[in-house]
Amino acid sequence: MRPTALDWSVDNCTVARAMEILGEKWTLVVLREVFSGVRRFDDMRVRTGIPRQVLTNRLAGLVEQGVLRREPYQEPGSRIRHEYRLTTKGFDLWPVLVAVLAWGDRYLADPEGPPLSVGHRDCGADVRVELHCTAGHPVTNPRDIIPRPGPGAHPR
Amino acid sequence: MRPTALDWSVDNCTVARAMEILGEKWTLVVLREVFSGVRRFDDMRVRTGIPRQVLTNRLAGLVEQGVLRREPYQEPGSRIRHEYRLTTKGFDLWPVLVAVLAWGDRYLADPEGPPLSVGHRDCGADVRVELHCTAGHPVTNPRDIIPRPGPGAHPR
DNA sequence: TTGCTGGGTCTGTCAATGAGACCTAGCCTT
DNA sequence: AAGGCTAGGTCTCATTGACAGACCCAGCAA
Repeated sequence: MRPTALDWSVDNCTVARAMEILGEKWTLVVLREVFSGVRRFDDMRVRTGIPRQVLTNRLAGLVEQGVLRREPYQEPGSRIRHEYRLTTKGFDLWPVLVAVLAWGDRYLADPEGPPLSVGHRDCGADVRVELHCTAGHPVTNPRDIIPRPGPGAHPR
Repeated sequence: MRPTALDWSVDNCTVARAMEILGEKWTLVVLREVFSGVRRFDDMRVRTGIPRQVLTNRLAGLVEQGVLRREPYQEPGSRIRHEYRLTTKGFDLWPVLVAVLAWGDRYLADPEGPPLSVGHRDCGADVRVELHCTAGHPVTNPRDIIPRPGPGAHPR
């Protein structure tokens, strides 16, 4: 009999681990801000309405996870401050953010349209997420995907 | 001066709205289960260790949001039960899930590898998320993407 | 000296999570 | 008919997290 999902267990699930970081309330909103070029505490707070304490926690958590780094900077006439920038690990969250954005835009936007879009730097056209297999075929129908146990699966 | 992120506001942000659904603890794990073919309450509970109450809430919430539907079924010799299946809106979350999975696999997997992979039904090759612009160019570098206000942006 | 600003901390309230016990409808066995 | 099993839940309660609002603090400027 072909193995089904019920034959392996999930205690080392990477989705759960990723969501422990990304799934906390506001985390992805913070990341969207940083991706949009907003790097400073107060700018984020004002734009998003995230409670101070929560924003403090999220930024600290993301720095701890290596998604953001905290960089000192100094504007003329001001004392030293810090801003938050993406690390490589953070930049690699683009597909996640774009995928969430696309889904949200399709199903949850106001009638007037979504407030944010993403464009290709070279040509300006909108950017979308697509699924492709490593053999190069585009995967258009969700039903063309089969989940299966990977190398780290624990049989039960 | 070119508009920056600071010039528009985000109270209608679709990322925040999407994360209100997807960002609750366990939601994406539940979805991964359903995508993997696990449709029944107890199977999910046993495989994932989600507390009963929370699983009840998540399933109800996802049904309410139209991501899952609750379908009656009857096995011979049993009474009528219900299982949870993806709606179209739910299927459209595939890119999100694959993107999260890919990121988690890259940065958070055990040394032995990730427990779950996804393959293309036709050729069996692994499926990945890729960013493309609508003009067809692949977008490989996160820095080639520029965020910008969309039609529903609220100027401040 | 006083005030402003960015980036916080402290406190108290309320909602959500998580662990564990308990419930229930229908089927099965005795 | 009595009792047991099972899937899919409630109920209770301790712990944690979110949120609002007040307060703090270092350095600059008037």
